[in-house]
Amino acid sequence: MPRPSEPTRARIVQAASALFYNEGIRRVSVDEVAAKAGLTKRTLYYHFKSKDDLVAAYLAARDQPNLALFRKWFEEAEGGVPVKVEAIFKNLARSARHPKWKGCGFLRTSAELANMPGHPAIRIGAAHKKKFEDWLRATFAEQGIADPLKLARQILLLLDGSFAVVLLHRDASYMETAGEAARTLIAMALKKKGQKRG
Amino acid sequence: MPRPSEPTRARIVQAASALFYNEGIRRVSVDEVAAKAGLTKRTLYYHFKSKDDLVAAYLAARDQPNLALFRKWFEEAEGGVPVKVEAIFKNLARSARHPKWKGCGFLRTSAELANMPGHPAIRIGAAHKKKFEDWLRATFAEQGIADPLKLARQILLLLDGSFAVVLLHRDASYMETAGEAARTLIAMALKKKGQKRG
DNA sequence: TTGTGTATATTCACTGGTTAGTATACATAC
DNA sequence: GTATGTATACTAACCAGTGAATATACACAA
Repeated sequence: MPRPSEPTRARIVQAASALFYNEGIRRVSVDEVAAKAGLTKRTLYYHFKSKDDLVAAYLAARDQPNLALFRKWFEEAEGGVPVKVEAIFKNLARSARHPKWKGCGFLRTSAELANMPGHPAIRIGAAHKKKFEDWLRATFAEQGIADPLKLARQILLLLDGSFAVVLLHRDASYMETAGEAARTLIAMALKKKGQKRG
Repeated sequence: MPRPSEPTRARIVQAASALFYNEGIRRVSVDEVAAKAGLTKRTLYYHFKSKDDLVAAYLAARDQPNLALFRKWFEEAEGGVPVKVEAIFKNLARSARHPKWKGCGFLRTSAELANMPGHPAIRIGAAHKKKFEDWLRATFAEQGIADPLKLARQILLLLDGSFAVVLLHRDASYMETAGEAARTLIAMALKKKGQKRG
């Protein structure tokens, strides 16, 4: 069952990814993506039925790698869960200091397409954040924290807040401030659990 | 010293405001703004030298009213500072449940124009958030909190995080979760101060 | 081995519509 | 009669998506 050639499709997504992330969705034309991928627009429209479809593919391709990176940062940090979560923020701050950094592609896309609530790209973004929230919730549940979902959401709020604020101010130190708040909230939830047991 | 007629200019900004907030900056054409304001594009270009100029005016017009609203929500809430700050989040959640709500205009604009770091609209957005941060910092300083700037930034991170997350998930309950986290962090900072004194 | 049919993959050239910004002229007020 | 303000009509570029033709690969029969 032969299907649309994978390497070509992947090259298109890669080109779209770089352009959409750096310039924004509506700023980038399909012609530009095709040119960057080294083929014609007509060929691109053979592999993707519309620009919206291409935008969705751009975010879908970022889903797993992004989550894997967060998990890696968490796992390779030494210490308890509060310190491990804070390590995610510290690593993110390091990334955000690179000049080409332009925030979170999922959030920026949802902000740009806010007038199209059912857009597939927004759904992919929402699913991505939900996966991260779920992973945090499971991690906190393992620690016996009383309301792991609430805590996971608070950490997510700090994380996405730091994406937004750092993009606006171009000051990555906000990410470290967010990490500190996250560590504090987690440590307090752990303490509370201890009090209930003892 | 006669200057460009104020009512006309204000009507243009009002039209631009509605369109840019609802549809996004790059999605809306100057023609649409002019039509909504009830005049021709050429007239609009008499009052604003470029579309970028118009975008900046759109955000500048939202600066003071937005800050005033937050202060009002803070002041009319009954209770201590933690509860008063949480009230801001609760009121915001109520706003966010309106179907026309589409997040924070400042953040969405900065996300859409992330490829133009020096854009005047982004500077206006950054200044707006800084003013809110300053107001929080002063409020916390009055309470004798040890590091009022850090706490102010953590609240700001939760606030802007909730703008981003609620826009993505269309679930305003995240704002109440953020408010709870804010209240917790402030209450803890107040307690810490008390411990140092006692 | 060679011919041939078929689905995959790619290109050129085009359409109909939109867009930011402008040249020019006309109106109105003081 | 000069500065302010408004409208008509235009440019030159851009943009999402398509029609029609073509090229490539591979299965299978002779």
